[in-house]
Amino acid sequence: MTESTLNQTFAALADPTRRAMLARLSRGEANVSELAQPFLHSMSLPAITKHVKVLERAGLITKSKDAQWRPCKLRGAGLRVAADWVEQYRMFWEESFDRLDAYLKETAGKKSTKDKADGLTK
Amino acid sequence: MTESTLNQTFAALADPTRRAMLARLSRGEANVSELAQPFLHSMSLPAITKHVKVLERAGLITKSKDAQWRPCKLRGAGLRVAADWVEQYRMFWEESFDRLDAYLKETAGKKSTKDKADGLTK
DNA sequence: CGCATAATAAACTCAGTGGTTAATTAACCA
DNA sequence: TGGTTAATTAACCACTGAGTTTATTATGCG
Repeated sequence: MTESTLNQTFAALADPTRRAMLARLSRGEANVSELAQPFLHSMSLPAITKHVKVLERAGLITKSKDAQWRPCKLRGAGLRVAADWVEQYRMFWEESFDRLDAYLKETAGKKSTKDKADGLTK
Repeated sequence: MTESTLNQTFAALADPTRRAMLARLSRGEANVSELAQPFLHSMSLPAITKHVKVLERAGLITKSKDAQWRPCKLRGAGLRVAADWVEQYRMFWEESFDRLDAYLKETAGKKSTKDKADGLTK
């Protein structure tokens, strides 16, 4: 996983409009105007187009063609990028220090490529 | 979990310098100049101060006082905010549709408050 | 064809972010 | 007290991001 992918992924997730779009897409495919519908009272369609493009470039959704429509689909692999990164830190929110100790033992020897990606050491 | 917390959290994570700082802090406490050390060849100390402040405001680290030093510590609860949000989408990267089906059954009845936070429906 | 709908493109504004340098605060120590 | 180290503040600049309005492309349909 490359640094700039993480940059784009997290930046994409930092906007509430885009998170809402992902939430909408978690209930199934939707084309751009369907994604836009909840927001048209507060922003224009071109603004929506831009948000969609950000999500697409971050790999969080895919967009296809159906006549004049552009059905969008959630892309699990994109979200996994964020999940995998943050998962490295799980031990820091497993509250008890006993459990933290247990965690360290539990995960010993599970080190893999992703551990090197952002310089994190367990 | 409020929307603006998620905004700040993900925005903070979108910068590689800040992620590297978190990685450093995962190996233990460090004061600002220690956090700065790997970056002083490419940016100034005030720039570091700003990054630290972003992490602090996002709740990803805490900063305390020790004479003229400002030891910083990773704050698990902050990272958990991101983890919990993205975890809602786990089913979308569990590749097989059989497993997805299994996942839906497995997590039935586990619905809690956080499910409402960002409008996501399972 | 002519028109309506879906979506994008272009050009622009404005605010916020990430960086700079220079100055300042705060604490320790000889 | 005066000097050194740690860190922050202030003022500034360039760039990007999120939004706008207007214009354009592409498709389906009567």
